[in-house]
Amino acid sequence: MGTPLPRDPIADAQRNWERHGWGDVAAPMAAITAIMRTQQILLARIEGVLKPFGLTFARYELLALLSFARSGALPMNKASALLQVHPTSVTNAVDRLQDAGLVVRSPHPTDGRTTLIELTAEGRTLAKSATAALNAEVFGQSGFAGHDVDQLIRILGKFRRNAGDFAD
Amino acid sequence: MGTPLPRDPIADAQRNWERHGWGDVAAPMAAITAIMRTQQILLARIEGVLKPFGLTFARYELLALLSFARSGALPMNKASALLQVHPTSVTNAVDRLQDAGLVVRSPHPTDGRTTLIELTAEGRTLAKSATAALNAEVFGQSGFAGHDVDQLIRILGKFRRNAGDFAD
DNA sequence: GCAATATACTAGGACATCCAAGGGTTTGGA
DNA sequence: TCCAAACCCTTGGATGTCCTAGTATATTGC
Repeated sequence: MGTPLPRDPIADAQRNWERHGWGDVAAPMAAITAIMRTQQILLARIEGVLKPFGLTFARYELLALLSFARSGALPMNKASALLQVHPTSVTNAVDRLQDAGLVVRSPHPTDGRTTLIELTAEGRTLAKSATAALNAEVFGQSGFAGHDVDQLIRILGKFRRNAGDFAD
Repeated sequence: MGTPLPRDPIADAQRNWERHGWGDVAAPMAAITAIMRTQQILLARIEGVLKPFGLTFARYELLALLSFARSGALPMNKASALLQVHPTSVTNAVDRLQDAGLVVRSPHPTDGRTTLIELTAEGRTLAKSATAALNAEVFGQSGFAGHDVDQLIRILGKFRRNAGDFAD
């Protein structure tokens, strides 16, 4: 994890694939492996920025989502669907955010099954600060050229639609 | 996680960013979020294919790496560096692969600090089968157009080099 | 109106990742 | 030569994710 490798390990893997007669799938394999690794790098950067705020990426995402909801409150299942994570992951995140005083659970006015997650004043403030930090230190210095950003949004958007993420 | 959303949640987030006056970083934010989500989708597909083999992605990666080493053996720290994961993750993976009889630990002949991980015959066989399945069911049907695969390899390769993954 | 089905959240377990700390081994400078 | 620093792996703790129930509440159908 420390020092740079002398050569690109993913390019090496691609060569290994070709050498074993899997040349027809070597390129997609390399692209997919590169996505996995890139996600790892980006996640580490994001978590590094959020650490001083006492937030992880999962908790930040939930906080940010709530801060964009007009009422500052969302049902658990709605949050789970929008964040595209398992409901139990939302339960876990809410537990910890609630312990930190950033959100509160409240009963749904008409449906006794659902629980609303609501941002506290501190939660709203912290979300603002954390977003400003992420904008300045990660998104503003992403390391992607402007044109490449457009390509990524286009390619990955197409992929996500085909994967059934959204109808649009 | 189940039904497709009516609209792309990442495009919505990008609009939210622009609406709040962060238009200058909205696009990189969307690209990065898309990478996170794409990784999630791909990982789920991969784990689904590997499940019948009793493997997770982390264990498969280690198995595949060993199968490409001429001797079928690698030091732990070498594996950690090449897979770009924390040493404790390798310890964890080796523990489970060893329990499954797919690898064995052996002492390094000259360096008493180092432990070698060695593929067993079953490990080598399973690695071959699992790779064939991944090639057929994931890499061979990635959902990326040929030209987009090239773009991804180029863009993400540049990113990873800038991030200090390799010198090349 | 009541039972059957569907929905929403929570509890417990498995797995992976990281960090911090510890114990054994090797290396290199005093 | 010898001891401190560097290196390698493992253990223990925290977090996150998913899956499989399990409990409670709503909705639907007869």
